[in-house]
Amino acid sequence: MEAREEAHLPPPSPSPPPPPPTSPAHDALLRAGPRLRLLQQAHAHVIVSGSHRSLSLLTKLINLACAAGAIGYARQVFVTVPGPDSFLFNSLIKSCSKFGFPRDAVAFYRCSLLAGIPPSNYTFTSVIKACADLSASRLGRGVHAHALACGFGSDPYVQSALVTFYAKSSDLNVARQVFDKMGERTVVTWNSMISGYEQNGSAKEAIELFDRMRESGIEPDSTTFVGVLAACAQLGAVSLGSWVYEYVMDNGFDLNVVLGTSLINMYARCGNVSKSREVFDSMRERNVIAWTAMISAYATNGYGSQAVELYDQMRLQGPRPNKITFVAVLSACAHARLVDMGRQIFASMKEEYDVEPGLEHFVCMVDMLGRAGFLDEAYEFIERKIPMEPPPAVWTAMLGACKMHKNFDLGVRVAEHLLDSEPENPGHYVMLSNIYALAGQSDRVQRVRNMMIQRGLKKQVGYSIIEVDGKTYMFSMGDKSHPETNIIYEYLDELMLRCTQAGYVPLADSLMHELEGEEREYALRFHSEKLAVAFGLLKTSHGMTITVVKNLRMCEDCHLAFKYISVVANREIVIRDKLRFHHFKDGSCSCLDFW
DNA sequence: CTAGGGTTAG
Repeated sequence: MEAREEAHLPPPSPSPPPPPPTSPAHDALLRAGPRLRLLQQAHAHVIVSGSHRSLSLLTKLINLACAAGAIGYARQVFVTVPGPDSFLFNSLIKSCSKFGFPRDAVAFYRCSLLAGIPPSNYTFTSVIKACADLSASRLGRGVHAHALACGFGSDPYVQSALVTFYAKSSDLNVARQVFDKMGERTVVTWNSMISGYEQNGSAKEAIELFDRMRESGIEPDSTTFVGVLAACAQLGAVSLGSWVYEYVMDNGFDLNVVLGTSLINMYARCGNVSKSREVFDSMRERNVIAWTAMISAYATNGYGSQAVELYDQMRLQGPRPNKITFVAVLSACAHARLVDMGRQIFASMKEEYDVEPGLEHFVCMVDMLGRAGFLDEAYEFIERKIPMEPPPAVWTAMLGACKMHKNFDLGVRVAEHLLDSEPENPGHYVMLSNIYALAGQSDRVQRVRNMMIQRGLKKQVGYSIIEVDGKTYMFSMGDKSHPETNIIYEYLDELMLRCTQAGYVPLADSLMHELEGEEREYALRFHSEKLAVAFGLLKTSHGMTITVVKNLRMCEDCHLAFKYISVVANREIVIRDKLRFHHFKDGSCSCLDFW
C-alpha cells in the first residue's frame, strides 16, 4: 500500500522550498527568541502555515528550544522532522553542546552517523566540546580518531577543541602534543592551552606559555588574561597580575564582567583586598559572580565585617545572592565570630531567597558555632539540622573546633569516627594524633603514627612560594636547593634569635607528630614559610609587604613566629595558606589567632 | 537553499 502511494508522489525533491523570508511563522520564531512559551506558539504558526516540513524553520525552532534550556521539547520536535539533513543535525549537535546538554549532543551525533550523514569539522568541534564537558575521555579519544580519519586533523577549530578536551581529561601531555603539532595557532588555541595548564594546577607552565605566546607575536585577548590571572592567583604572582591590569587599562580592553572578576580574584588571592575593591568599583557590569568574588575576597582575608557589609549592600541594590554567595558570607561570619549574624543569614537563605542549604553551608555553620566555642550547639546542629548522614567535611569542622577549645574527649570521638569513615585520608590521622598530643597521650600519638606508616599514608609535603622582582621562588621544608641557601639560613637564625629576645618561645608540639627529637626542632625552624619569609626580607626593601603562598595550612609555631618577625623586622607579612590569609603587622595577625 | 565553530570568572 505504502509503496503504491509513494509511486504516485512526485519525485522526492532534495528539500521543500525555503519559506519566504517574511512568512508569519518565521517572524513569530524570530520574535520568540529563546523563550519556551513563545516558541510553542511559533511552532503552532509553523504547523498551521503548512511549513512543518521546512527544515530551515524547524532547525531554527530546535536551536532556540535548546537555548531556552528546553531540551525535552527540542527532542519532541526533532522526532517529528521528516528527513533531517546535515545542516539540522550539525546545528542541533552544536546547540546541545553549547547550551549544556552534552549527553544529547553525543546522542544526536550517533544518531546522525546512523542516518548516514557524514560529519564535518563543525560536527567534530561540537562533539569534542561535549566530550570535554562530560570528561568522557574514552569517547573523546574515539571521536578524535574518527576526526583524523575524516581528514579534519588539522582544522584549527577541531584542534582547539581537542586541546581543551585533553586538558579537561587531565591529559596535559596529550593536550600539549596536539598543541605543538598545530601548524597555525590562533589566539583561541593559545588560550585553550594556557587555561588547560591553569585548571590543572600548573600555573607556572601557564605563565611560561603566555610568554611564548607573546614572543610568537599573537596578541592576547581578554580570555587570555582570564587564564593568566587565574595562574597569577594560584601563585600569588602579583607583579604579573598587576602588569595584566595595567596592560588591560592602557590598551583599551573592555573591563567585562569575567575579566573584572578574574582581577578581583587575583588581587584577593595575592592579599591585596583594596585593589580588589578598586577593580570591583570600576566595573560597569556586576553580576552575582562578581559580587560573590568581592565578598569572598573580604572573607578569606579576614575582613569579616566588610564582607557582611557588602552582602547587605548586595541585598539592597545588587543581584540575588545564590548558594555560593551564602558560602562566602557564612564563612565570613565564621571567621569573624559574627555568630548571631550567621544564624540570621542561614535562616534567611531559604525563607527569603529560596536557596536550599547544602553541604557547604552546613559545614560553615558547624565551623562558625564550633569556633565560637558553642561546641554543644554545633554538635546538636549536626545531629538535628542536617537532613542527611553528616559528611566527613562536617565532622572535620567539628574536630577543628574541639581542638581549638581543647575538648579532647569529644575530639577523640570525632576523630576516630572520621578515621573509620575515611581511612585513606592522611589529614585525619594528623588531626587525631595532634589531639592525643595535646591531651598528653604520647603512647597513642605513636600508635596513630604507626597506623599511618602501616597503611602507607604520607602527610602532604608542604611548600611555600614567594614572588620577588617578578620571579617566583619555591621553598620546601629544610630546603637547601636555593643558591643563596647559606645566607638565607644565617639570616633566619639571626631573625629567630631576635624574636627569642623579644619573648618568642617555640611551640614544639604543633603538627610535628611524625618527627622526633632533633629532626623536629630542625623542621620547625626551617618550615618552608619561614624560609620564604626570610628570603623575602633579604631581597626586598624596607616598607614592602612580604607575601607568601603556602599549599597547606600554617602551623601554630610559624604563626607565632611571624607575629614576632613583623615587629623585629618591622614589616607587614602576608601569608596565604590553604584556606585563608594571615596579615601580620606590629605583632598581631588579622585572623586574631582564630583560624 | 540556509549559518555556524574552539577559549574565560565566584
